[in-house]
Amino acid sequence: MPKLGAEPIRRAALVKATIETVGAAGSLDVTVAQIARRAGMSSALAHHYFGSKEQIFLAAMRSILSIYGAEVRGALSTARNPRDRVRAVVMGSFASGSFRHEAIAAWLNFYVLAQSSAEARRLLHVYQRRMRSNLLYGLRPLVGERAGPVAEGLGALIDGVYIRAALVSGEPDRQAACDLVLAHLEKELECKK
Amino acid sequence: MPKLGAEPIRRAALVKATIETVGAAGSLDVTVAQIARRAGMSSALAHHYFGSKEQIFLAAMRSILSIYGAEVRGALSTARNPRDRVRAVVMGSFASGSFRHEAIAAWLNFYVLAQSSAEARRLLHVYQRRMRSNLLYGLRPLVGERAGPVAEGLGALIDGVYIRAALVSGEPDRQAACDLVLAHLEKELECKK
DNA sequence: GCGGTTATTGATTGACGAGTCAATAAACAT
DNA sequence: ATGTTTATTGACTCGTCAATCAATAACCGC
Repeated sequence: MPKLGAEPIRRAALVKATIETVGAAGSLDVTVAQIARRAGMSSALAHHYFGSKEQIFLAAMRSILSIYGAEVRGALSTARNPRDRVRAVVMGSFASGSFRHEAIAAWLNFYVLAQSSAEARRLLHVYQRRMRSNLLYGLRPLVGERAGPVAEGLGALIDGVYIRAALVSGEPDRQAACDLVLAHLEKELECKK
Repeated sequence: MPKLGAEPIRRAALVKATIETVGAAGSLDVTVAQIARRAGMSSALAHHYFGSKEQIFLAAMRSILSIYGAEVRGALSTARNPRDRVRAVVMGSFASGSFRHEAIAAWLNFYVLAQSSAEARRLLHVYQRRMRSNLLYGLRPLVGERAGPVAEGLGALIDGVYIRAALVSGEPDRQAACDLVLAHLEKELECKK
């Protein structure tokens, strides 16, 4: 029963199923057949639309990065001063679309994939550059030339909180994670020595 | 030409080769044959001594954790006050035996493995508990009841710096990494509000 | 209602890789 | 010397899985 215009729906279903499957397995060692089954189609169709397993993963990764980007942008849009801008980047990073067990597990795995896939590495760099520049933009007026190192520390801390969240079963504590990073930020701003 | 007493040498060679191979590939997706070849033996022998691929990985992980533990212990042994104790834990984490490209890549992969292997998860928890208690022991006299959250932050920051180091090719900057975390520590101690 | 496009899958191929095994050989014990 | 234990490997088995393909079916413009 082929309905026309299925391509975008199928692609989206596969991306979703990929994130779910990788999240559930906690590993990229999942088969195309598993993903396709969860998306309600045959593995042949998955190959038809994406060509290869790697492309399926990369599409999933792009989706995660795009959701993350949208969330940070959303948080940023309401910020009216530098301090709120930096806080927005942090809070956006722990928003409900990104800071979920599935997405975190996928994130961790894509970090690993970036070690061997040039394309994955490129995507990860895009995200890191964007986060860095978002942070710097807000930090510069607040801490001047110390903005670089401070952004570095914030970025590393956020990444660290993420992977630690990957290890807990069930949904991670958004509030606690966010507070921890925001507290660090406060310290950096207070002690402006 | 079998020389007797080969077992410990072979096991050690396999552990070393595993860390090298995983580090080079940036992935656990390496074959037992690759590891065995690098260790200068047949894959059959690797299976003979370890039984399964997973056991080879776990032995490698235990080796990494044990080196890490020894380094932290070594750093701690020269600390004479709480502040130096905390600094020792941090500096031990970035000592040359652990904070190397290969070991970092392996670490990241074992983090992933811990999502699906109960044994790997157990080992990781051992390390995390030890680090936590090391930090708490030094922090309690310095920041009192805030020791818990502060240890949390330091731990996450160290983990974050580690995975970020995984993405750079070549050897990571030990000094910069260590300084970044120590600076965070100073802030936590200074602003003791 | 016919050629072309899109959707879809079951079956198949082909490769690869973990783990087993039988066979060989050196060392050791007695 | 002879049997036992340890070391070692090449060859093999057996699954698994990515990727392909031929076949089927629905829709579309004409």
